[in-house]
Amino acid sequence: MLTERQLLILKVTVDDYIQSAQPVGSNQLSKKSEIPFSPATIRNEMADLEGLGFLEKTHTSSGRVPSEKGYRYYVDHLLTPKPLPQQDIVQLRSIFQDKITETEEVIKRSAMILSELTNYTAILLGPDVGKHIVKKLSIVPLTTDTAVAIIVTDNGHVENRVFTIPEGISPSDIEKMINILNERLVGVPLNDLHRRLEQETMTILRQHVKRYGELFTTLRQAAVLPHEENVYFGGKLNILKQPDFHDIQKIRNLMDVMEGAKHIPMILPIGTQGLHIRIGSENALSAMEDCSVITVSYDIGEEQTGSIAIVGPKRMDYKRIVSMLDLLSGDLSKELTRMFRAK
Amino acid sequence: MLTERQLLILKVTVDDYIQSAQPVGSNQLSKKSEIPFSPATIRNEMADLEGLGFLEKTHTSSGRVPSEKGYRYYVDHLLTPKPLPQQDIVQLRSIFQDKITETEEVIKRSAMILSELTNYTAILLGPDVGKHIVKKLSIVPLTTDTAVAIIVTDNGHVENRVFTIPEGISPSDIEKMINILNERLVGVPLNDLHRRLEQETMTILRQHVKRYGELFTTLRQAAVLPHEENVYFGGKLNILKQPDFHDIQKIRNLMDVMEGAKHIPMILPIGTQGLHIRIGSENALSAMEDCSVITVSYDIGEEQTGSIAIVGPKRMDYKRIVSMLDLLSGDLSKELTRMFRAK
DNA sequence: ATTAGCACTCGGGTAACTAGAGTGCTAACA
DNA sequence: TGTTAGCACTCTAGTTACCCGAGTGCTAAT
Repeated sequence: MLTERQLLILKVTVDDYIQSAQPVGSNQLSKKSEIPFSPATIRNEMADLEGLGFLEKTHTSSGRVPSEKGYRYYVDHLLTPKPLPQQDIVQLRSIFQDKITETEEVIKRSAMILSELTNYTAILLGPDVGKHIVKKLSIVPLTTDTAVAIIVTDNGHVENRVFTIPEGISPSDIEKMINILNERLVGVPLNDLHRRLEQETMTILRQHVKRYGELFTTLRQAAVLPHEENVYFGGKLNILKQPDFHDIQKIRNLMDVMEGAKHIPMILPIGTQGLHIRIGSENALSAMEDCSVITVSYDIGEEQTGSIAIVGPKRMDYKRIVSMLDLLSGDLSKELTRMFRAK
Repeated sequence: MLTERQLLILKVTVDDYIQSAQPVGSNQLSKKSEIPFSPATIRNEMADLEGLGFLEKTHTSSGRVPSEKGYRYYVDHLLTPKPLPQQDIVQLRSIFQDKITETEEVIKRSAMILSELTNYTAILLGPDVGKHIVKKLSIVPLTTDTAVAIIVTDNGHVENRVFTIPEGISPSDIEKMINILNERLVGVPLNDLHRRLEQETMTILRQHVKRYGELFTTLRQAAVLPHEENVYFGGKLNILKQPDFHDIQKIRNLMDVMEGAKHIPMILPIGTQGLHIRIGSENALSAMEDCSVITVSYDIGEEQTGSIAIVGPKRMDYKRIVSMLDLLSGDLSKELTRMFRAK
């Protein structure tokens, strides 16, 4: 168990290092007003903290740097979420100032502003597209043998795929088909589209449309929405601003991870509730072993959720980011729920 | 005027430097089979070439490096576009192997493959969206006071905007409006949409729809398509692979330029025909003074054009890139024109 | 005209030294 | 007994000195 004094010293050390990016020494600390001890005392305590694994030295006679365990303890027990400065609040709230009507726009904008405010990279995950409800289906012929299939969902999102019309299908067949589909499938969530498509429309289609099979396959493809489309980035390049990253190779690895959509679920686990902090090697991806990631979820209505992640160096300003994410998560939930309720 | 021998030495020097990224010395060169002169002779010639401004030394006793003037002369007079290896051709042609029906998809894919093949950054500009023709307009109500306006164009592109329905507008008003719009505006290029919207539909709308003004404004907004949507990147991170870029600050500047859509027209001048090479400071943007950019245009049908750009270090493999762009430009033109003609 | 020879230059690597910041330990102090 | 002053020690970062090697420019021989 740590003494009061050790806690204080650990906290101040982490705070100082977060702020300065330099190893902190006992002299430096003793000058701070909140530390009434002499350098020698601090040295003793620091030696203990190092023994316990909370601090590290970069070399034998350097100041101390928090270890991952140190950061972990700091965020678990020492984080006093100070209120955000008014200016930050104003900036964050500016996300909602123009009356925007699209969920997507709000999320995009959040990513941008969040990254500007933090100087870290922001990743936002929109609500599961699968929960959105089909408002309208249509097929617009483009040429004699191609057409575009369009699905409009209740949140105003429009998904479209161009496809080749199989030979032997007449315009009137398509007409019929789209009518049947609209009759049966409006109001169905995208997640169920697949199933309902087969269950409910198959037999009817077969009766009315010749060669319905090929048309069918195409529609099915349009109904499968890729996950990546739902991820929004802000400040991808902010890593380059961090003095902690000087190794080009590491930057490359990190950016590769963010560029490739397949890694996103590892950074931003879908479906976890509340705020989480992953520090350094606690992250699943080895490319992120020098990063910390703070994630928080937000809700839209009772069912849908999304997440926000901030990716920065381990020496991240946890206090500030946590406050910001708390605020934004609440605001987003409120605002998006309001927009959603209006339906 | 340069002698034959000087030309040869200049060419080989540039080739060697492009390949090795190291200053080339007289000994090195003399070992090459195409150079039958002694190091001393080469030294003399190189000294002359330096005097003429084609070569530079990084320091007094180093080998030579091409100057911008040297590169310029090289690309203007010394570039012997050797045929592409079969493998490159196969890879490039693989862009079209799956039968894709969307222009956008083909272009996206070109950007990706081109960047993978070159290890540089590829930027592709699609044909001017303004020239695409309206196939269908529709408005889908989402809630009591919001709806989404959708424009489908002849190339299968779908543009959509959510908007707030002004108070006092009934669903039947919208119904009427959309019918009128479709009657009058299908077949109109997006560029003219604005004008035609005002000229042809204003008076009719006024007669049939109450408070047509607000609805009108909204539709107008949807009709203005932003340019940026038409730009596709491949291998944004490839700069990090180039040994020429070690300075993080410069990388940052460069990436900033590419991230911000507003600079794209400076990199990729719209409307220029044929192949162009801009070397180092010939580029308009100071962030790109260490880069070379090769651009080429392609055509779709008789009217529409797009461009391809490759951004790499000045020490770029001009020969290879030029051949590739020549090939791709032709292929893209052919293939996209074919897709376009089908309409 | 070409080239061999040679003195010279300069970057980059290595070793030696120094200053400074920081530590750990011991002994004195309250 | 906990705290602190003092001091010897350690290690980094910066500077200087040095050398090696690749490369040059010039001159004289071919």
